[in-house]
Amino acid sequence: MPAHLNPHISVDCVVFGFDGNELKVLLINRDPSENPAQSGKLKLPGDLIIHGEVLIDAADRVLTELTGLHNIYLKQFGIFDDPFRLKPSFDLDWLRKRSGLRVERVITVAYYSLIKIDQSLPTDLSIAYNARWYPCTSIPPLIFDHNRIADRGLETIRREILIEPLCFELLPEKFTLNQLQRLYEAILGCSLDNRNFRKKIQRLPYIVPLNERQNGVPHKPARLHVFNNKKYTLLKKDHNVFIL
Amino acid sequence: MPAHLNPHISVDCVVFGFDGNELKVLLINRDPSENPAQSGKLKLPGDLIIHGEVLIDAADRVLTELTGLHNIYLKQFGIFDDPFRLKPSFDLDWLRKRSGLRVERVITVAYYSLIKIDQSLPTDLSIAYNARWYPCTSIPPLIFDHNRIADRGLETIRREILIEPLCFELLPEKFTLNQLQRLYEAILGCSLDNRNFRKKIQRLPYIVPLNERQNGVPHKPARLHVFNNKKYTLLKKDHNVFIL
DNA sequence: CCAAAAGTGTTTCGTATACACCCATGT
DNA sequence: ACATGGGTGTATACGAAACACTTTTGG
Repeated sequence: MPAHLNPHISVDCVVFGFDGNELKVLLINRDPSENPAQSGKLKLPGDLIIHGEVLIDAADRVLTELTGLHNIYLKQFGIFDDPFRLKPSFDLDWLRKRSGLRVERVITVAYYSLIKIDQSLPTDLSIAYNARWYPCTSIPPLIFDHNRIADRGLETIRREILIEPLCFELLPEKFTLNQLQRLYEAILGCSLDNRNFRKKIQRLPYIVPLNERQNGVPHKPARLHVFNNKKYTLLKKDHNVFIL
Repeated sequence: MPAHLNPHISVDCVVFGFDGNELKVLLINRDPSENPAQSGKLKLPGDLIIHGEVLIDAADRVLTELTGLHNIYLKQFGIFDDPFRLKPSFDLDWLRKRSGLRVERVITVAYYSLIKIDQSLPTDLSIAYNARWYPCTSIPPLIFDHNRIADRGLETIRREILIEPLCFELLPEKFTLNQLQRLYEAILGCSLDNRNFRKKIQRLPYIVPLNERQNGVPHKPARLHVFNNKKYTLLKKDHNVFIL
Protein backbone atom coordinates (compact mmCIF):
# COMPACT_ATOMS: atom_id res chain seq x y z
CA MET A 1 0.00 0.00 0.00
CA PRO A 2 1.49 3.37 -0.94
CA ALA A 3 2.63 5.61 1.91
CA HIS A 4 1.32 8.73 0.18
CA LEU A 5 -2.22 8.09 1.34
CA ASN A 6 -4.02 10.70 3.42
CA PRO A 7 -5.05 8.81 6.57
CA HIS A 8 -7.87 11.20 7.49
CA ILE A 9 -10.22 10.97 4.53
CA SER A 10 -11.57 8.15 2.42
CA VAL A 11 -14.14 7.64 -0.30
CA ASP A 12 -16.67 4.82 -0.56
CA CYS A 13 -18.77 3.98 -3.57
CA VAL A 14 -22.23 2.50 -3.76
CA VAL A 15 -22.12 1.09 -7.26
CA PHE A 16 -25.47 0.33 -8.85
CA GLY A 17 -26.17 -1.84 -11.87
CA PHE A 18 -29.33 -3.10 -13.56
CA ASP A 19 -29.53 -6.60 -14.99
CA GLY A 20 -32.83 -6.05 -16.79
CA ASN A 21 -34.79 -7.19 -13.82
CA GLU A 22 -33.35 -6.13 -10.52
CA LEU A 23 -31.25 -3.27 -9.18
CA LYS A 24 -27.92 -4.52 -7.85
CA VAL A 25 -24.99 -3.25 -5.79
CA LEU A 26 -21.36 -4.16 -6.27
CA LEU A 27 -19.63 -5.52 -3.17
CA ILE A 28 -16.13 -6.84 -2.62
CA ASN A 29 -14.27 -8.86 -0.02
CA ARG A 30 -12.45 -6.91 2.66
CA ASP A 31 -9.27 -8.86 1.99
CA PRO A 32 -8.02 -10.19 -1.32
CA SER A 33 -7.79 -13.88 -2.06
CA GLU A 34 -10.13 -14.97 0.68
CA ASN A 35 -12.94 -17.43 0.45
CA PRO A 36 -15.70 -16.09 -1.75
CA ALA A 37 -18.12 -13.90 0.15
CA GLN A 38 -16.78 -14.59 3.60
CA SER A 39 -19.56 -13.79 5.97
CA GLY A 40 -19.09 -10.47 7.75
CA LYS A 41 -16.14 -9.41 5.61
CA LEU A 42 -17.89 -7.80 2.68
CA LYS A 43 -17.61 -4.09 1.97
CA LEU A 44 -18.27 -1.29 -0.49
CA PRO A 45 -15.42 -0.42 -2.84
CA GLY A 46 -13.45 2.46 -1.36
CA ASP A 47 -10.05 3.70 -0.28
CA LEU A 48 -8.18 6.42 1.54
CA ILE A 49 -7.50 9.36 -0.74
CA ILE A 50 -4.00 10.26 -1.90
CA HIS A 51 -2.49 13.50 -0.57
CA GLY A 52 -3.57 16.33 -2.84
CA GLU A 53 -6.11 14.17 -4.66
CA VAL A 54 -9.59 15.48 -5.43
CA LEU A 55 -12.26 13.29 -3.85
CA ILE A 56 -14.04 12.38 -7.04
CA ASP A 57 -10.75 11.37 -8.61
CA ALA A 58 -10.17 9.02 -5.71
CA ALA A 59 -13.60 7.47 -6.26
CA ASP A 60 -12.93 7.22 -9.96
CA ARG A 61 -9.56 5.60 -9.34
CA VAL A 62 -11.12 2.97 -7.10
CA LEU A 63 -13.81 2.13 -9.64
CA THR A 64 -11.59 2.15 -12.69
CA GLU A 65 -9.25 -0.31 -11.00
CA LEU A 66 -12.17 -2.48 -10.08
CA THR A 67 -14.28 -2.45 -13.23
CA GLY A 68 -11.92 -1.44 -16.01
CA LEU A 69 -14.37 1.32 -17.01
CA HIS A 70 -13.53 4.99 -17.50
CA ASN A 71 -15.78 8.03 -17.10
CA ILE A 72 -18.03 6.30 -14.66
CA TYR A 73 -21.03 8.31 -13.46
CA LEU A 74 -20.30 9.36 -9.89
CA LYS A 75 -22.18 11.60 -7.52
CA GLN A 76 -21.33 12.55 -3.99
CA PHE A 77 -24.28 12.07 -1.65
CA GLY A 78 -23.04 12.21 1.91
CA ILE A 79 -20.33 12.32 4.50
CA PHE A 80 -19.98 9.82 7.27
CA ASP A 81 -18.08 11.36 10.12
CA ASP A 82 -19.08 9.55 13.29
CA PRO A 83 -15.82 9.41 15.27
CA PHE A 84 -16.59 5.81 16.18
CA ARG A 85 -17.70 4.58 12.78
CA LEU A 86 -14.54 2.45 12.79
CA LYS A 87 -14.25 0.32 15.89
CA PRO A 88 -10.86 0.99 17.49
CA SER A 89 -9.92 -2.54 18.37
CA PHE A 90 -11.03 -4.08 15.13
CA ASP A 91 -11.50 -1.83 12.13
CA LEU A 92 -8.72 0.61 12.92
CA ASP A 93 -6.16 -2.13 13.57
CA TRP A 94 -6.99 -3.68 10.22
CA LEU A 95 -6.71 -0.31 8.46
CA ARG A 96 -3.38 0.45 10.12
CA LYS A 97 -1.96 -2.90 9.10
CA ARG A 98 -3.22 -2.54 5.57
CA SER A 99 -2.14 1.08 5.00
CA GLY A 100 1.00 1.13 7.11
CA LEU A 101 -0.14 4.50 8.45
CA ARG A 102 -0.97 5.88 11.86
CA VAL A 103 -4.71 6.00 11.23
CA GLU A 104 -6.80 7.64 13.96
CA ARG A 105 -10.15 8.75 12.65
CA VAL A 106 -11.36 8.49 9.09
CA ILE A 107 -14.09 10.63 7.66
CA THR A 108 -15.51 9.06 4.53
CA VAL A 109 -17.20 10.75 1.62
CA ALA A 110 -19.80 8.59 -0.08
CA TYR A 111 -20.52 8.45 -3.81
CA TYR A 112 -23.11 6.58 -5.71
CA SER A 113 -22.13 5.28 -9.06
CA LEU A 114 -24.14 4.02 -12.01
CA ILE A 115 -22.81 1.36 -14.33
CA LYS A 116 -23.95 -0.42 -17.45
CA ILE A 117 -23.62 -3.83 -15.92
CA ASP A 118 -22.81 -5.62 -19.16
CA GLN A 119 -19.84 -3.37 -19.89
CA SER A 120 -17.95 -4.02 -16.67
CA LEU A 121 -15.36 -6.70 -17.27
CA PRO A 122 -13.49 -8.82 -14.76
CA THR A 123 -10.17 -7.23 -13.79
CA ASP A 124 -7.31 -8.59 -11.69
CA LEU A 125 -8.62 -6.62 -8.76
CA SER A 126 -12.25 -7.59 -9.16
CA ILE A 127 -11.17 -11.22 -9.22
CA ALA A 128 -8.79 -10.88 -6.28
CA TYR A 129 -11.45 -9.18 -4.19
CA ASN A 130 -14.20 -11.40 -5.52
CA ALA A 131 -16.38 -8.50 -6.67
CA ARG A 132 -20.02 -9.55 -7.04
CA TRP A 133 -23.40 -7.98 -7.70
CA TYR A 134 -25.98 -8.34 -4.93
CA PRO A 135 -29.68 -7.47 -5.16
CA CYS A 136 -30.46 -4.15 -3.49
CA THR A 137 -33.42 -5.72 -1.78
CA SER A 138 -31.18 -8.00 0.28
CA ILE A 139 -27.79 -6.51 0.94
CA PRO A 140 -25.73 -8.80 3.19
CA PRO A 141 -24.01 -7.51 6.36
CA LEU A 142 -21.03 -5.29 5.56
CA ILE A 143 -18.07 -4.10 7.62
CA PHE A 144 -17.68 -0.60 9.11
CA ASP A 145 -20.83 1.50 8.64
CA HIS A 146 -21.14 0.35 5.05
CA ASN A 147 -24.69 -0.94 5.42
CA ARG A 148 -25.81 2.51 6.47
CA ILE A 149 -23.93 4.06 3.57
CA ALA A 150 -25.47 1.65 1.08
CA ASP A 151 -28.96 2.33 2.43
CA ARG A 152 -28.47 6.06 2.19
CA GLY A 153 -27.19 5.65 -1.37
CA LEU A 154 -30.30 3.73 -2.32
CA GLU A 155 -32.57 6.36 -0.76
CA THR A 156 -30.68 8.99 -2.68
CA ILE A 157 -31.09 7.48 -6.12
CA ARG A 158 -34.75 6.74 -5.38
CA ARG A 159 -35.21 10.45 -4.85
CA GLU A 160 -32.99 11.68 -7.63
CA ILE A 161 -34.16 9.35 -10.35
CA LEU A 162 -37.39 11.34 -10.48
CA ILE A 163 -35.53 14.54 -11.22
CA GLU A 164 -32.34 13.61 -13.03
CA PRO A 165 -31.65 11.39 -16.02
CA LEU A 166 -29.91 8.67 -14.08
CA CYS A 167 -31.63 5.75 -15.79
CA PHE A 168 -29.67 6.10 -18.97
CA GLU A 169 -26.43 5.45 -17.12
CA LEU A 170 -27.76 2.07 -16.12
CA LEU A 171 -29.25 0.98 -19.44
CA PRO A 172 -27.46 0.08 -22.64
CA GLU A 173 -27.00 2.90 -25.15
CA LYS A 174 -30.05 1.71 -27.08
CA PHE A 175 -32.95 0.61 -24.95
CA THR A 176 -36.63 -0.21 -25.21
CA LEU A 177 -39.36 1.67 -23.38
CA ASN A 178 -40.25 -1.43 -21.46
CA GLN A 179 -36.68 -1.85 -20.26
CA LEU A 180 -36.84 1.74 -19.04
CA GLN A 181 -40.11 1.05 -17.28
CA ARG A 182 -38.76 -2.06 -15.60
CA LEU A 183 -35.81 -0.03 -14.36
CA TYR A 184 -38.06 2.63 -12.84
CA GLU A 185 -40.13 -0.07 -11.23
CA ALA A 186 -37.03 -1.77 -9.83
CA ILE A 187 -35.68 1.43 -8.34
CA LEU A 188 -38.94 2.84 -7.04
CA GLY A 189 -40.22 -0.53 -5.89
CA CYS A 190 -43.66 -0.12 -7.38
CA SER A 191 -45.40 -0.98 -10.61
CA LEU A 192 -46.37 1.56 -13.23
CA ASP A 193 -49.18 1.61 -15.76
CA ASN A 194 -47.63 0.63 -19.08
CA ARG A 195 -49.78 2.84 -21.33
CA ASN A 196 -49.44 5.93 -19.20
CA PHE A 197 -45.73 5.38 -18.83
CA ARG A 198 -45.20 5.18 -22.59
CA LYS A 199 -47.30 8.29 -23.19
CA LYS A 200 -45.28 10.25 -20.68
CA ILE A 201 -41.92 9.12 -22.01
CA GLN A 202 -42.83 9.55 -25.65
CA ARG A 203 -43.54 13.21 -25.29
CA LEU A 204 -40.08 13.88 -23.81
CA PRO A 205 -38.11 15.29 -26.72
CA TYR A 206 -34.78 14.05 -25.40
CA ILE A 207 -35.77 10.41 -25.59
CA VAL A 208 -35.39 9.71 -29.27
CA PRO A 209 -36.99 6.73 -31.04
CA LEU A 210 -34.78 5.00 -33.60
CA ASN A 211 -35.78 3.17 -36.76
CA GLU A 212 -34.26 0.10 -35.26
CA ARG A 213 -35.57 -2.86 -33.35
CA GLN A 214 -34.34 -5.50 -30.99
CA ASN A 215 -33.23 -8.73 -32.54
CA GLY A 216 -32.71 -12.21 -31.28
CA VAL A 217 -35.75 -12.04 -29.02
CA PRO A 218 -38.35 -14.79 -29.14
CA HIS A 219 -41.25 -12.40 -29.58
CA LYS A 220 -42.17 -9.17 -31.30
CA PRO A 221 -38.98 -7.08 -31.23
CA ALA A 222 -39.37 -3.69 -29.55
CA ARG A 223 -38.35 -0.34 -30.96
CA LEU A 224 -35.07 1.01 -29.63
CA HIS A 225 -34.56 4.49 -28.19
CA VAL A 226 -31.61 6.64 -27.19
CA PHE A 227 -31.22 9.40 -24.63
CA ASN A 228 -30.05 12.68 -26.17
CA ASN A 229 -28.11 14.52 -23.51
CA LYS A 230 -27.77 17.76 -25.48
CA LYS A 231 -31.50 18.12 -25.90
CA TYR A 232 -31.96 17.35 -22.24
CA THR A 233 -29.44 19.94 -21.12
CA LEU A 234 -30.94 22.62 -23.34
CA LEU A 235 -34.42 22.00 -21.97
CA LYS A 236 -33.19 21.94 -18.42
CA LYS A 237 -31.69 25.41 -18.68
CA ASP A 238 -34.99 27.24 -18.25
CA HIS A 239 -37.64 24.89 -16.95
CA ASN A 240 -36.92 22.40 -14.27
CA VAL A 241 -37.34 19.10 -16.00
CA PHE A 242 -39.07 16.36 -14.12
CA ILE A 243 -38.78 13.00 -15.65
CA LEU A 244 -41.65 11.12 -14.13
CA MET B 1 -6.20 29.39 18.98
CA PRO B 2 -6.43 25.93 20.51
CA ALA B 3 -3.87 23.38 19.30
CA HIS B 4 -6.44 20.57 19.36
CA LEU B 5 -7.80 21.59 15.98
CA ASN B 6 -7.74 19.11 13.10
CA PRO B 7 -5.82 20.93 10.35
CA HIS B 8 -7.30 18.86 7.51
CA ILE B 9 -11.00 19.55 7.74
CA SER B 10 -13.10 22.64 8.29
CA VAL B 11 -16.75 23.62 8.20
CA ASP B 12 -18.24 26.75 6.65
CA CYS B 13 -21.78 27.99 7.12
CA VAL B 14 -23.99 29.91 4.73
CA VAL B 15 -26.34 31.51 7.23
CA PHE B 16 -29.63 32.77 5.82
CA GLY B 17 -32.06 35.17 7.39
CA PHE B 18 -35.22 36.94 6.23
CA ASP B 19 -36.00 40.51 7.22
CA GLY B 20 -39.56 40.47 5.90
CA ASN B 21 -38.48 41.66 2.52
CA GLU B 22 -35.21 40.23 1.38
CA LEU B 23 -33.19 37.07 1.90
CA LYS B 24 -29.87 37.82 3.57
CA VAL B 25 -26.58 36.07 4.34
CA LEU B 26 -24.45 36.55 7.41
CA LEU B 27 -20.83 37.51 6.72
CA ILE B 28 -17.96 38.34 9.03
CA ASN B 29 -14.55 39.95 8.80
CA ARG B 30 -11.60 37.62 8.27
CA ASP B 31 -9.78 39.19 11.21
CA PRO B 32 -11.27 40.57 14.40
CA SER B 33 -11.23 44.24 15.27
CA GLU B 34 -10.55 45.44 11.77
CA ASN B 35 -12.27 48.23 9.94
CA PRO B 36 -15.87 47.36 9.27
CA ALA B 37 -16.29 45.36 6.07
CA GLN B 38 -12.75 45.75 4.83
CA SER B 39 -12.89 45.14 1.16
CA GLY B 40 -11.67 41.70 0.18
CA LYS B 41 -11.50 40.41 3.72
CA LEU B 42 -15.03 39.19 4.27
CA LYS B 43 -15.87 35.53 4.75
CA LEU B 44 -18.47 32.98 5.73
CA PRO B 45 -18.47 31.91 9.36
CA GLY B 46 -16.47 28.72 9.71
CA ASP B 47 -13.58 27.00 11.44
CA LEU B 48 -11.33 23.97 11.50
CA ILE B 49 -12.97 21.11 13.34
CA ILE B 50 -11.67 19.84 16.67
CA HIS B 51 -10.10 16.37 16.74
CA GLY B 52 -12.86 13.85 17.28
CA GLU B 53 -15.60 16.41 16.73
CA VAL B 54 -18.59 15.59 14.55
CA LEU B 55 -18.89 18.00 11.65
CA ILE B 56 -22.32 19.29 12.48
CA ASP B 57 -21.21 19.97 16.04
CA ALA B 58 -18.38 22.06 14.66
CA ALA B 59 -20.82 24.06 12.56
CA ASP B 60 -23.12 24.43 15.52
CA ARG B 61 -20.24 25.58 17.72
CA VAL B 62 -19.26 28.27 15.22
CA LEU B 63 -22.81 29.57 14.94
CA THR B 64 -23.64 29.46 18.61
CA GLU B 65 -20.56 31.52 19.38
CA LEU B 66 -21.50 33.97 16.71
CA THR B 67 -25.23 34.38 17.22
CA GLY B 68 -25.89 33.25 20.77
CA LEU B 69 -28.58 30.89 19.44
CA HIS B 70 -28.88 27.18 20.21
CA ASN B 71 -30.44 24.43 18.09
CA ILE B 72 -29.85 26.28 14.88
CA TYR B 73 -31.17 24.59 11.75
CA LEU B 74 -28.16 23.23 9.87
CA LYS B 75 -27.91 21.11 6.77
CA GLN B 76 -24.83 19.86 5.01
CA PHE B 77 -24.96 20.55 1.28
CA GLY B 78 -21.50 20.06 -0.16
CA ILE B 79 -17.82 19.47 0.15
CA PHE B 80 -15.20 21.75 -1.30
CA ASP B 81 -12.02 19.83 -1.85
CA ASP B 82 -10.07 21.56 -4.62
CA PRO B 83 -6.44 21.17 -3.48
CA PHE B 84 -5.84 24.79 -4.47
CA ARG B 85 -8.94 26.35 -2.96
CA LEU B 86 -6.62 28.05 -0.50
CA LYS B 87 -3.83 29.96 -2.22
CA PRO B 88 -0.49 28.77 -0.78
CA SER B 89 1.22 32.12 -0.48
CA PHE B 90 -1.74 33.94 0.91
CA ASP B 91 -4.56 31.95 2.44
CA LEU B 92 -2.46 29.14 3.86
CA ASP B 93 0.04 31.48 5.49
CA TRP B 94 -2.78 33.32 7.18
CA LEU B 95 -4.35 30.05 8.36
CA ARG B 96 -1.02 28.81 9.71
CA LYS B 97 -0.43 31.98 11.63
CA ARG B 98 -3.93 31.98 13.02
CA SER B 99 -4.11 28.31 13.99
CA GLY B 100 -0.48 27.76 14.93
CA LEU B 101 -0.65 24.47 13.01
CA ARG B 102 1.16 23.00 10.04
CA VAL B 103 -1.77 23.38 7.67
CA GLU B 104 -1.29 21.87 4.21
CA ARG B 105 -4.61 21.26 2.53
CA VAL B 106 -8.03 21.88 4.00
CA ILE B 107 -11.17 20.18 2.80
CA THR B 108 -14.22 22.09 3.90
CA VAL B 109 -17.71 20.80 4.48
CA ALA B 110 -20.43 23.36 3.79
CA TYR B 111 -23.65 23.80 5.73
CA TYR B 112 -26.53 26.09 5.15
CA SER B 113 -28.22 27.46 8.19
CA LEU B 114 -31.58 29.14 8.69
CA ILE B 115 -32.11 31.73 11.37
CA LYS B 116 -34.95 33.83 12.67
CA ILE B 117 -33.16 37.07 12.09
CA ASP B 118 -34.82 38.96 14.94
CA GLN B 119 -33.74 36.39 17.53
CA SER B 120 -30.02 36.60 16.85
CA LEU B 121 -28.43 38.98 19.31
CA PRO B 122 -25.05 40.68 19.16
CA THR B 123 -22.36 38.63 20.92
CA ASP B 124 -18.77 39.49 21.75
CA LEU B 125 -17.67 37.55 18.70
CA SER B 126 -20.20 38.99 16.32
CA ILE B 127 -19.09 42.46 17.37
CA ALA B 128 -15.39 41.65 17.17
CA TYR B 129 -15.79 40.17 13.69
CA ASN B 130 -18.29 42.79 12.64
CA ALA B 131 -20.93 40.25 11.63
CA ARG B 132 -23.47 41.77 9.22
CA TRP B 133 -26.38 40.68 7.04
CA TYR B 134 -25.92 41.19 3.30
CA PRO B 135 -28.64 40.81 0.65
CA CYS B 136 -28.32 37.51 -1.23
CA THR B 137 -28.77 39.34 -4.48
CA SER B 138 -25.50 41.20 -4.04
CA ILE B 139 -22.97 39.26 -2.04
CA PRO B 140 -19.65 41.14 -1.86
CA PRO B 141 -16.34 39.46 -2.75
CA LEU B 142 -15.26 36.93 -0.10
CA ILE B 143 -11.94 35.26 0.64
CA PHE B 144 -11.01 31.67 -0.25
CA ASP B 145 -13.69 30.01 -2.39
CA HIS B 146 -16.42 31.40 -0.18
CA ASN B 147 -18.32 33.10 -3.00
CA ARG B 148 -18.70 29.75 -4.71
CA ILE B 149 -19.83 28.14 -1.48
CA ALA B 150 -22.38 30.88 -0.86
CA ASP B 151 -23.75 30.55 -4.38
CA ARG B 152 -24.08 26.80 -4.05
CA GLY B 153 -25.84 27.28 -0.73
CA LEU B 154 -28.34 29.60 -2.32
CA GLU B 155 -29.00 27.18 -5.18
CA THR B 156 -29.51 24.46 -2.63
CA ILE B 157 -32.16 26.21 -0.58
CA ARG B 158 -33.91 27.34 -3.78
CA ARG B 159 -34.29 23.69 -4.66
CA GLU B 160 -35.07 22.37 -1.22
CA ILE B 161 -37.56 24.98 -0.17
CA LEU B 162 -40.01 23.41 -2.61
CA ILE B 163 -39.76 20.05 -0.90
CA GLU B 164 -38.93 20.69 2.73
CA PRO B 165 -40.42 22.98 5.35
CA LEU B 166 -37.48 25.36 5.51
CA CYS B 167 -39.52 28.56 5.51
CA PHE B 168 -40.66 28.15 9.05
CA GLU B 169 -37.08 28.29 10.28
CA LEU B 170 -36.78 31.76 8.82
CA LEU B 171 -40.10 33.21 9.94
CA PRO B 172 -41.22 34.08 13.45
CA GLU B 173 -43.17 31.37 15.30
CA LYS B 174 -46.45 33.04 14.35
CA PHE B 175 -46.60 34.37 10.83
CA THR B 176 -49.11 35.64 8.29
CA LEU B 177 -49.73 33.99 4.94
CA ASN B 178 -48.49 37.08 3.17
CA GLN B 179 -45.22 36.98 5.07
CA LEU B 180 -44.85 33.38 3.96
CA GLN B 181 -45.55 34.35 0.39
CA ARG B 182 -43.03 37.16 0.44
CA LEU B 183 -40.44 34.72 1.74
CA TYR B 184 -41.10 32.27 -1.08
CA GLU B 185 -40.90 35.12 -3.55
CA ALA B 186 -37.62 36.34 -2.08
CA ILE B 187 -36.01 32.91 -2.22
CA LEU B 188 -37.36 31.84 -5.59
CA GLY B 189 -36.88 35.27 -7.13
CA CYS B 190 -40.31 35.37 -8.75
CA SER B 191 -43.76 36.63 -7.86
CA LEU B 192 -46.65 34.36 -7.00
CA ASP B 193 -50.38 34.80 -7.43
CA ASN B 194 -51.76 35.75 -4.05
CA ARG B 195 -55.10 33.97 -4.31
CA ASN B 196 -53.66 30.72 -5.63
CA PHE B 197 -50.91 30.81 -3.04
CA ARG B 198 -53.36 31.17 -0.17
CA LYS B 199 -55.56 28.37 -1.52
CA LYS B 200 -52.60 26.02 -1.75
CA ILE B 201 -51.29 26.85 1.72
CA GLN B 202 -54.68 26.75 3.40
CA ARG B 203 -55.30 23.17 2.41
CA LEU B 204 -52.05 22.03 4.03
CA PRO B 205 -53.13 20.55 7.35
CA TYR B 206 -49.82 21.31 9.03
CA ILE B 207 -50.15 25.04 8.63
CA VAL B 208 -52.58 25.91 11.38
CA PRO B 209 -54.56 29.17 11.51
CA LEU B 210 -54.83 30.78 14.94
CA ASN B 211 -57.63 32.91 16.35
CA GLU B 212 -55.14 35.67 16.68
CA ARG B 213 -54.16 38.65 14.57
CA GLN B 214 -51.25 40.96 14.07
CA ASN B 215 -51.30 44.13 16.10
CA GLY B 216 -49.57 47.43 15.80
CA VAL B 217 -49.87 47.50 12.03
CA PRO B 218 -51.27 50.56 10.28
CA HIS B 219 -53.80 48.58 8.24
CA LYS B 220 -56.08 45.60 8.52
CA PRO B 221 -54.24 43.10 10.76
CA ALA B 222 -53.70 39.68 9.22
CA ARG B 223 -54.51 36.34 10.78
CA LEU B 224 -51.55 34.51 12.31
CA HIS B 225 -50.58 30.91 11.55
CA VAL B 226 -48.17 28.37 13.00
CA PHE B 227 -46.36 25.42 11.46
CA ASN B 228 -47.16 22.14 13.17
CA ASN B 229 -44.14 19.91 12.78
CA LYS B 230 -45.81 16.78 14.17
CA LYS B 231 -48.60 16.91 11.62
CA TYR B 232 -46.05 17.51 8.90
CA THR B 233 -43.89 14.56 9.92
CA LEU B 234 -46.88 12.24 10.11
CA LEU B 235 -48.03 13.18 6.63
CA LYS B 236 -44.56 12.88 5.22
CA LYS B 237 -44.25 9.27 6.33
CA ASP B 238 -46.27 7.83 3.46
CA HIS B 239 -46.74 10.40 0.75
CA ASN B 240 -43.96 12.61 -0.34
CA VAL B 241 -45.11 16.04 0.66
CA PHE B 242 -44.47 18.83 -1.74
CA ILE B 243 -45.00 22.22 -0.30
CA LEU B 244 -45.49 24.34 -3.36
C1' DC C 1 -62.23 59.57 4.49
C1' DC C 2 -57.98 57.90 2.95
C1' DA C 3 -54.12 54.78 2.55
C1' DA C 4 -52.57 50.19 2.84
C1' DA C 5 -52.70 45.66 2.95
C1' DA C 6 -56.01 41.54 3.85
C1' DG C 7 -58.96 38.54 2.04
C1' DT C 8 -62.09 36.10 -1.28
C1' DG C 9 -64.44 32.54 -6.17
C1' DT C 10 -64.98 31.05 -10.61
C1' DT C 11 -63.66 29.51 -15.08
C1' DT C 12 -60.49 27.34 -18.10
C1' DC C 13 -57.02 24.18 -19.42
C1' DG C 14 -53.82 20.67 -19.19
C1' DT C 15 -52.07 16.65 -17.09
C1' DA C 16 -52.73 12.31 -14.27
C1' DT C 17 -55.20 8.17 -13.82
C1' DA C 18 -57.80 4.12 -14.82
C1' DC C 19 -58.64 0.60 -17.84
C1' DA C 20 -58.57 -4.07 -21.96
C1' DC C 21 -57.54 -5.67 -26.26
C1' DC C 22 -55.09 -6.64 -30.73
C1' DC C 23 -50.38 -7.15 -32.92
C1' DA C 24 -45.99 -8.96 -34.47
C1' DT C 25 -42.54 -12.15 -34.12
C1' DG C 26 -39.88 -16.67 -33.23
C1' DT C 27 -40.34 -21.38 -32.40
C1' DA D 1 -50.77 -22.51 -34.00
C1' DC D 2 -49.24 -20.74 -29.95
C1' DA D 3 -46.68 -18.32 -26.53
C1' DT D 4 -44.57 -14.03 -25.38
C1' DG D 5 -44.07 -9.59 -24.76
C1' DG D 6 -45.06 -5.10 -27.77
C1' DG D 7 -47.98 -1.69 -28.62
C1' DT D 8 -52.27 1.35 -28.69
C1' DG D 9 -56.95 5.19 -27.21
C1' DT D 10 -60.58 7.13 -24.50
C1' DA D 11 -63.16 8.92 -20.73
C1' DT D 12 -62.93 10.98 -16.16
C1' DA D 13 -61.08 13.56 -12.29
C1' DC D 14 -58.09 16.66 -10.29
C1' DG D 15 -55.10 20.29 -9.71
C1' DA D 16 -52.76 24.55 -11.80
C1' DA D 17 -53.27 29.04 -13.58
C1' DA D 18 -55.48 33.28 -14.76
C1' DC D 19 -57.97 36.99 -13.18
C1' DA D 20 -60.36 42.00 -10.04
C1' DC D 21 -62.81 43.64 -6.49
C1' DT D 22 -64.44 44.31 -1.56
C1' DT D 23 -63.15 44.57 3.36
C1' DT D 24 -60.94 46.04 7.49
C1' DT D 25 -58.15 48.63 10.15
C1' DG D 26 -55.12 52.78 11.77
C1' DG D 27 -54.12 57.34 11.09
